[in-house]
Amino acid sequence: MSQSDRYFAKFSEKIKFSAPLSRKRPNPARPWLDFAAPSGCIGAVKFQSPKGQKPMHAFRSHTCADLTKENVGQTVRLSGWVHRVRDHGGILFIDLRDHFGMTQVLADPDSAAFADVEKVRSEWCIRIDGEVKARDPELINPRIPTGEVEVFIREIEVLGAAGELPLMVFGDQDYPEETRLRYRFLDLRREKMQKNMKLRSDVVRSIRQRMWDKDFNEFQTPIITASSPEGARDFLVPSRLHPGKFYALPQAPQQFKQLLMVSGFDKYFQIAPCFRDEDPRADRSPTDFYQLDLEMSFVTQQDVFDTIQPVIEGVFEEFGGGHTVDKHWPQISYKDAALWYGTDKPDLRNPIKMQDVSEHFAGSGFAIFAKILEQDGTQIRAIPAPTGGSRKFCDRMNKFAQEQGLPGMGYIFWRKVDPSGGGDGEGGGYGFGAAAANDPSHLAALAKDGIVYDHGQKHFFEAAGPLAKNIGPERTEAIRKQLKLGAGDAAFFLGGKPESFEAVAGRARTVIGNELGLTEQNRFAFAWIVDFPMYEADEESGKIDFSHNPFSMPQGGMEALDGNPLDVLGYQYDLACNGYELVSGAIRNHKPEIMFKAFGLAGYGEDEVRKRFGGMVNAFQYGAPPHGGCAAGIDRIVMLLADEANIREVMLFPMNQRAEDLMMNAPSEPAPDQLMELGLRVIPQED
RNA sequence: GCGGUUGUAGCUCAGUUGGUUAGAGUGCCGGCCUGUCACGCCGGAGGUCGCGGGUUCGAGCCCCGUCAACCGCGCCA
Repeated sequence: MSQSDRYFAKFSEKIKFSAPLSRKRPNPARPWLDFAAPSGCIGAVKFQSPKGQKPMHAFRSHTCADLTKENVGQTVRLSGWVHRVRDHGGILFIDLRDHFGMTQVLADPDSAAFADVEKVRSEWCIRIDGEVKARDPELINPRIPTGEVEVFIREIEVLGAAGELPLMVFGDQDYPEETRLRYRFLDLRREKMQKNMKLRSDVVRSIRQRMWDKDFNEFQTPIITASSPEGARDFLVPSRLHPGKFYALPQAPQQFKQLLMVSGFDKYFQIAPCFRDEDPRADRSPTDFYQLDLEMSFVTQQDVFDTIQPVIEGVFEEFGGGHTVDKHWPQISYKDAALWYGTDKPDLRNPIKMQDVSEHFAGSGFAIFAKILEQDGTQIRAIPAPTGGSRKFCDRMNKFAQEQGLPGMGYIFWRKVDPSGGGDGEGGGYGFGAAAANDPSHLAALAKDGIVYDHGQKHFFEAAGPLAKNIGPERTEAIRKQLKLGAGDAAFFLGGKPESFEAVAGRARTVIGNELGLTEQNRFAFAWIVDFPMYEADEESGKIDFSHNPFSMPQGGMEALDGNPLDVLGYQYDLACNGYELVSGAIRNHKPEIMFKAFGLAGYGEDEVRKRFGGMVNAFQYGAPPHGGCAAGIDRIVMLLADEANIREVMLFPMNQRAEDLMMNAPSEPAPDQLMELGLRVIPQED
């Protein structure tokens, strides 16, 4: 018995084939059809065929997308799933579906298989033999490529029957995600998921080709490795051979790819699985995800940008479904991104840019902001909202800020005012009520209060909102000019230490852009975010720690580390696209002495660094080349290309929000002997 | 750990101010139907209204607690 024979013997024992419903009747006209796949048989079985005709494959002669008018008159064999049954009593149609497409097959009482065909239900997996016939012109279905033909069933075999379905493959009804994940194999049969996964496969193929074309080497790095202290929580893997010790799954192949550069491979990439034990988000898988991981030797930051941009841009051009793909990728400093967009992953399709308007509030009549500005490190920032100039909208945004945990967002909005009629006089503004409008001095008052013409038109406008009243017309007008706003527009204001409100301001910017229709659709807008700070101080303890990647080269090298750590910038960069972080990378710190000093500032001694990153630090003492690289989130790229808001829509078998796999039942309790072997004992959880 | 939203038939949902026997579509089962392609028509089965407690003459609906799902915050070099 050969090795492969043994393999197949073992395999066929485990697979149970459902018995064909159809009884095999001899068919003198087409004797080759009488040979069905024997139960338990694996792979292609050749069938006896009439002279001059090719042997029929065990399962199919064509896919469900193949047949056209050219095939009319042929006897064919199709396998697939029953997508939809339409039973008219005397004639019965089945839409037979496989990965490639759909073919209408039918049976009437003239067919020997009719009784068996009547028994099939949605999602049964069947094989049929039959004759291809042209449809009459009025019966052609133009919506499917095979719509000009149909197959008359002569024989049917049930390859896999199905019970009542928890979710339907047919149609586009929404189902609870829990159901979809528990029955993922059914969910994945649905058209959208087939499309998304095919897209994912195509994207990965395209990325690989582009990287190979640039002379990158594709390598695989270990999956079972050492825990590293920085970053997210590790998934630990207990060691049987070393009881009490643990491996870890890599959060990224970070150290390995740097070691590959020290090893002289010059350019590396990998579609790498990454494992992080972190809580999920809509755009973040809770356990594992994939990155295009790459590293290059003898490069500057700009070299990395110039290498990866054509890859990403090309992939988005190729699969972006006609959306415009920005050619110019601005480089924005982390500091500016925080000020302008309130995030380090801005959506540049949204034209709103926030601004510092502190000077207009310092010493103003708006006591809350004036008081805030008396403290060090505080600012008042404005979010301009063109076309947002209604009290209803402003109140809604104020409520949004409150829901996000802030006291609220002050606002001013500007509206046109008819000099004869006045404003509506509603609360807070410094506009003019109906009474004032009847006053002959009304126009003069408007001018005196700094109310101006709208783009030269003789429309006065007034500023409304509680803030405007408090700070007075001059300051209000100065703000309006700085923000370049006019009648019908609004601006929102947030104050305090920027860290305390920046994130909410950023989210508000997104909501404003979407609600006012300012954010452009059908476009991929990219931006490099550069000059990330190397360190940050813990809010409570004030302890200095790495804010990003500890392996990044500090800008200015050794000397830069002598000053205030919080001022040190790294050669560290992200690529943002439409509000998502798509790529993150750095020029690495390949000099041990700078590395020790950098770690020292974060409180890690040389011994500690050697212990944690011994392999890499040691390697750097034997001629390490300058190098850098980045990693791009594959799942997020596919998510953007598939126009999905949830990363699970582009992953085959994702975990749910609690990091459980409902289909595979993971995580699960280990058997006692498994724990014993690993030298582990579970601490009972207190309830 | 915290906040928001949701939870009614296998599935998607409706359910009025708290008031008779909780409905529809779809799927499932049975019957009819020879040109449908979301086939159509007739009939049937199917419910711990997430769970527990409370208020009330009476709770799917109101109150408290709890569980689950999703979204967000913390977290994510």
